[in-house]
Amino acid sequence: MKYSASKENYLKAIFHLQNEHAIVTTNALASVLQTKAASVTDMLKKLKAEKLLLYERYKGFKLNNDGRKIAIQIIRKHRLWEYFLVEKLEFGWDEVHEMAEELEHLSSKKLIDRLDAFLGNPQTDPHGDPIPDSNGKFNYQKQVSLSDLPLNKVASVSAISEQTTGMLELLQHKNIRIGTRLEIKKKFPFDNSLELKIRNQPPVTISEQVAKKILVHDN
Amino acid sequence: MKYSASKENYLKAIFHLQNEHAIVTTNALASVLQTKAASVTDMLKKLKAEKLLLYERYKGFKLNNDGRKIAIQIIRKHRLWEYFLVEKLEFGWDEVHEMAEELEHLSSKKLIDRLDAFLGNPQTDPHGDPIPDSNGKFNYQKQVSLSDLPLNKVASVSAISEQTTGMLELLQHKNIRIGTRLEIKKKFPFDNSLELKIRNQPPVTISEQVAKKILVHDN
DNA sequence: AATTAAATTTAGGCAAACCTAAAAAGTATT
DNA sequence: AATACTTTTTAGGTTTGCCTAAATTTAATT
Ligand SMILES: [Mn+2]
Ligand SMILES: [Mn+2]
Ligand SMILES: [Mn+2]
Ligand SMILES: [Mn+2]
Repeated sequence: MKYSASKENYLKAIFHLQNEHAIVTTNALASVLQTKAASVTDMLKKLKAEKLLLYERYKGFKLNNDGRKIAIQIIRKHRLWEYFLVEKLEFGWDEVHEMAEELEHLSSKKLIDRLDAFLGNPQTDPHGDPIPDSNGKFNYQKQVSLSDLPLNKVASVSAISEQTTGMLELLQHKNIRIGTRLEIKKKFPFDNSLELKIRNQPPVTISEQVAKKILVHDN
Repeated sequence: MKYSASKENYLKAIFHLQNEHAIVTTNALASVLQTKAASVTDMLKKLKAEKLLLYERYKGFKLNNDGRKIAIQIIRKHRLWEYFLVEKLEFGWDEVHEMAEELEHLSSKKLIDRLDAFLGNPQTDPHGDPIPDSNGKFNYQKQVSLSDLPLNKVASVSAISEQTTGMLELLQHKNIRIGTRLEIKKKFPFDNSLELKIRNQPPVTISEQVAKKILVHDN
């Protein structure tokens, strides 16, 4: 089965929305897809007819198993291509989303599996989001905000929850990226700023605002 | 300017056709694009309206300068992606065309220029066809059939004019690929078979049929 | 419970890219 | 030059994915 880029975008958007609220609404979907509610209703009928979606008019909707499977494969493609763009073509993480939005619709399954191998089967994309394997399995790991990490406990950066160019610039300057292992050496109650230690580097200080946006897992 | 994948395919096909016959016909184009003449006429009107095509009804058509520029950029993308697929993802040259047919429609110019750099600015694709640079300049080199190469003259394989899986298999077995430097050591008039010498390898024999399909440039 | 407001769906249209069948133009043949 | 054949174009449809405006259903307020 091959689906249009438009349908794939709908499936992916529904998947993301229903991970937040078990039932998805027409307006919410229209808003993320930057389209109109009437267009969404049109597509919902088609997706239901293709048995990818559970949908009763006026009652909200969610993906069924088949729809979820397809959504996950698109997310896999999106994130692998983002990884490629950052790691191989040296783009910044703030530049890759739009390109991946196109690349995720390439139809060859073999291409994406080869790409995965070429990249060394990465587990997370440049934004720290997990990359599902070719069977659709995610490798979730519990994330904590850096501002909640206890003193002197080593953790590794798993994601940045605000992916703006400004944030990227700040983190690049302080040598913090996905995978960086660090620990908190001091907490200043006055402004909740933190002093961090990264292996082989002088200590760096970050503000509370920044610390809140850095997610880590402590393993 | 951003053009639909369909329009890009038309432009590219016209470009290739007009390199053979100065004027292109509706039926010829319909045939390479696997569509119907009526559909071609529809699109010709649109391309003319967008000032990419010189076209008078019933009189044939050809690309103008703008149309040619776009076609060349699509060919550049096609061939760079083919190179990527073969050199980095280890596909065979007989497997990559369909995938490149999709990849060539990605819209980011920056992506393709970064890809070009990542690949080391290759001059030819896996089929030996020249890759235009980002300004649209081709680096043509005169090609001769291996069956017309004189004895003991070193030449390098520049293209294979029959790109079937069978041919690929044969050439792989004999260690002949694009870029291979070789010379003819013996010609057997009986069946026009050739004995070739490749550096650091024992001599190999190929048939006339194969020799005719191997193109070389002698420099 | 009735009224009002918000969310959703339906009705009717439009553009892109196809199609088939019929008409028109150009080319060959007698 | 008239006729026949081939090529190309036009006419009229279809599907996909989108739109606006109007109707309908559901939810919130009085
Ligand atoms: Mn997309
Ligand atoms: Mn991402
Ligand atoms: Mn194509
Ligand atoms: Mn090629």
